[in-house]
Amino acid sequence: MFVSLFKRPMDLKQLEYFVRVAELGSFTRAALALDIAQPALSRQVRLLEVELRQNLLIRNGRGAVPTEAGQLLLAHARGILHQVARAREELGRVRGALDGRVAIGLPPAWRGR
Amino acid sequence: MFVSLFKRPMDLKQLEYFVRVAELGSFTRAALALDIAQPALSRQVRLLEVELRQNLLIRNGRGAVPTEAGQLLLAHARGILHQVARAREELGRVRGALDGRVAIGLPPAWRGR
DNA sequence: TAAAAATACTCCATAGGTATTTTAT
DNA sequence: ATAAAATACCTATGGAGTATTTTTA
Repeated sequence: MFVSLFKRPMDLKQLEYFVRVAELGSFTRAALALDIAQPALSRQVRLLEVELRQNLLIRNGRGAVPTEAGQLLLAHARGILHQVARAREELGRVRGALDGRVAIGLPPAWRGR
Repeated sequence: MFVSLFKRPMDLKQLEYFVRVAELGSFTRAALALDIAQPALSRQVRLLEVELRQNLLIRNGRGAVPTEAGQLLLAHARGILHQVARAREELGRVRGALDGRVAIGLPPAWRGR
């Protein structure tokens, strides 16, 4: 029986990485900004390209620029990352309120049961 | 200097897992549907809760139901996953067109350069 | 020839599996 | 008593690092 072997699904981290490279026009600079090593960044972006079966960036001696497919993904990726950020914010905002409410008269271990 | 130690950022897979549990109302059934083991699923959802510092599901002897925070995340997660799916689709749709275009009169190895 | 990216490894963190225990109806 | 989730433990995959080579303006 065959298992996936090729279902390394797109990942938020890879999207962040890709966006940074596209924005900064360079793997080296993006790696600096992301605080990871350049080869690690190259590999993740390559894996993303493999998964989508698209070249996303045109590499040259001076850096990298998005292909058409890359520009398309860039827009989507930004949207996705924004939505993730908003989810985080909203959850964070709700945390204080909810915790406070339930906390009244209950020991901490019972919160949210 | 301190490094992350606690930056296990929210992950698309975790969101999918959480949504399935919330939808099916059960870790066991969701694990079946996702084709992973129940403990693996439990752990990922727990990690998500830890990262967001929120209880997302109320567990009981018959399954699990979303907390208020869980319902909020559920809505966001669905949106995010939809957007990811749309990105995938659109990239896939563009693939044929772009590849075909560039392929005319060029050897395959040169596509997209 | 001097930058930028890719390749070749090595290591370690962690996602996932099996077996078992705990919890709640 | 039984079904569901949690815990304990183990393994293996793959993400990230360093060193080096290849590429292209």
